[in-house]
Amino acid sequence: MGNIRDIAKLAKVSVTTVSRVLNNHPYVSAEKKEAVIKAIDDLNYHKNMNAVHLSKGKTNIIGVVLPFINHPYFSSILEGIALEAQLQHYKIMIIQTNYKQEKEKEALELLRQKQLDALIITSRSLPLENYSLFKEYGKIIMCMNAMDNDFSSVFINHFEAFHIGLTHLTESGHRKIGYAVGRRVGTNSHARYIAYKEFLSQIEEKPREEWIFSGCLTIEDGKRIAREWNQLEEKPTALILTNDLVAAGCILECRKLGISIPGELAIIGFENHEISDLLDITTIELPLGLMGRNAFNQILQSNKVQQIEIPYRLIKRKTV
Amino acid sequence: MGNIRDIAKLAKVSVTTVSRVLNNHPYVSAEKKEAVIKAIDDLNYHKNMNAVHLSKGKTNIIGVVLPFINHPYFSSILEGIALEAQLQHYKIMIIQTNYKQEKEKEALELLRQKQLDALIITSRSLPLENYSLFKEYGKIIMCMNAMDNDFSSVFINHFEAFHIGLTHLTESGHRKIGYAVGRRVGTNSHARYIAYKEFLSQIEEKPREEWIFSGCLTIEDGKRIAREWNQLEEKPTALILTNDLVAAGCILECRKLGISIPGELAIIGFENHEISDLLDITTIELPLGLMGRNAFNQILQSNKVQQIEIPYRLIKRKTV
DNA sequence: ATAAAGTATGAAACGCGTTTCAGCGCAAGA
DNA sequence: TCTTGCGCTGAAACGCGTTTCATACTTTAT
Repeated sequence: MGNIRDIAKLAKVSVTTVSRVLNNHPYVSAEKKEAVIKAIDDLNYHKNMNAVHLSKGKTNIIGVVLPFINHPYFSSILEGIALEAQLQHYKIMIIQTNYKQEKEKEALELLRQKQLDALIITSRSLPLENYSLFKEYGKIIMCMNAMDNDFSSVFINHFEAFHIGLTHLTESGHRKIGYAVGRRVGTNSHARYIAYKEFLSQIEEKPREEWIFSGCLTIEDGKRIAREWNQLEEKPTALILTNDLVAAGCILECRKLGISIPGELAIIGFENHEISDLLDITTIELPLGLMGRNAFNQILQSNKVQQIEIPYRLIKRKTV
Repeated sequence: MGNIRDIAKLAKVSVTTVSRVLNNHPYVSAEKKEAVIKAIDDLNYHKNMNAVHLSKGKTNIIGVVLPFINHPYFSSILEGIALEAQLQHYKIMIIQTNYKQEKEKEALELLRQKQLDALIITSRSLPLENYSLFKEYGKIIMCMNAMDNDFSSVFINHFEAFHIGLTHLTESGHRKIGYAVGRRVGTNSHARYIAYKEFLSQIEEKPREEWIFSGCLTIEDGKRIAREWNQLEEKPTALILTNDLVAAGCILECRKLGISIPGELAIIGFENHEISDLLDITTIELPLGLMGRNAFNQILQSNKVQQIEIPYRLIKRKTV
């Protein structure tokens, strides 16, 4: 297949000129350009991008760190990122972590080793301090509130969003409220926990640990919640669930168990996934695609660090 | 940060020796090794992977071509691929096509330009002939039957699977059967079409074009099918739908419309997605994760081209 | 007519890790 | 004693595109 020097030889020009033709730089005479193009064609030449990357010191590849690929929450963000990346001719490498810190470290290593130009972290388990050490190697965008550590970020105010949910429930007469999260730790889960405690103390209810369901991300987890709820000695009358999938799982399991929604149990989900529309689940919309798009665009704001807050919105349907 | 030559200078050894230390090659004396390690540490040295890629002529990155990221069918395959890739220290670049041929061509270009070592095509719109031209640049694995063009592939026999579905429906007394597909064209859709025509002629029923719903991939599409079915002059009594999401959308919309399932309309989905379990949808299980894992492993079978057929399985639940 | 600006072109250096090959010293087998 | 062969090391070539700098010829502006 040959390289750029072979082309130069064949076309009787310098490699510089070949490079200019390849990159559409000006200042190449028509004849030389033609000769180069012919040589490229004759030798069926194609760039070796690894040489380009080495030479330029960048790859136009960004890494997206996400715990699970096959979960609509993350794949919605990913799709948003991909959409914008494509427009700017960036490629995407996915790094699935399963919340293993090792995997996050590997992602950072890829950045340091110049394999990636930037990193978007959709969710993490490694402390921000670890990330700080790698800032010098490329932009790192956080899809969570990371203001204090001075990272560019795109996030939803989960504290407020959760608060809105709680308010809606109390306005509908609920005082005994539980909730579910994906992990017990994590920025968003923590925000929800704080909001929960604060709100309950405001309405003078005691927060109950047994009404907090953690490790809930999927439909299956939602089903589990329904069954566990059913076994509870004292039952909350309302649940705010991790996301719409969990809500869907919980609601449909409740139907099977003969638990009336929202009669016996009110439910609020998060995301406004199409399943929430289908099942008429009251939910708090999270514009995840938008989040992804914004996250990518932060990368191009090469100099400044900035935070973007993404709006959420309560969508009242029939489960409260 | 310095490069390998700086390390060599500082440690007073040759670059070869540094390279040996970096790659854990034998035949380096303990003292030199130590000196190198110290130098690496002092200079805070880290490899530039782009140089490695250029030098080695490979990147350990594979490309996964998929029409949509945020669709469980494809993200299940992707997760399977990612799982296996991780074990072999391969990275994954995703190339979302939206079935645009241009995007598929770009993916092939990445392979040719040595940015990717191999390609896994989960679904395509570009003819196989185009792919054939790029075989010489790296392995290309097809997640569909591609025997005749001599590609390594992992696939489900959609003809048979569909046939099983049809058989199950007729055994349950149905003769007026319609179905849905994602696209009108495409290997799998075609297999279903052939199976449909052949089967109906066997049971001496005329296939009806108006009972074939195309462009159906999501829950929303399922809802549409329910509404369209309801408007039909003459209605099929059973539908085999693209996947479980479409089935779920259709079923839940039918509930709203007061259409009894399976009384008035029987439904079979594909995939055995957790939603099908939740909604008791009769479905044909497609082990997509397994498919992805096998697809990746085909890459490592560096020499031989082989086809792997993935099993499917009818799961009888309550919608037939 | 002369300085300034634009067009065109190429040599050489740069980015950087891997690998081949040659060579030397020393120990084991013939 | 002589031949293998293993352990260890480094010079140099290899993979290859980009970019800087110097140079020289045309035009255009003054």
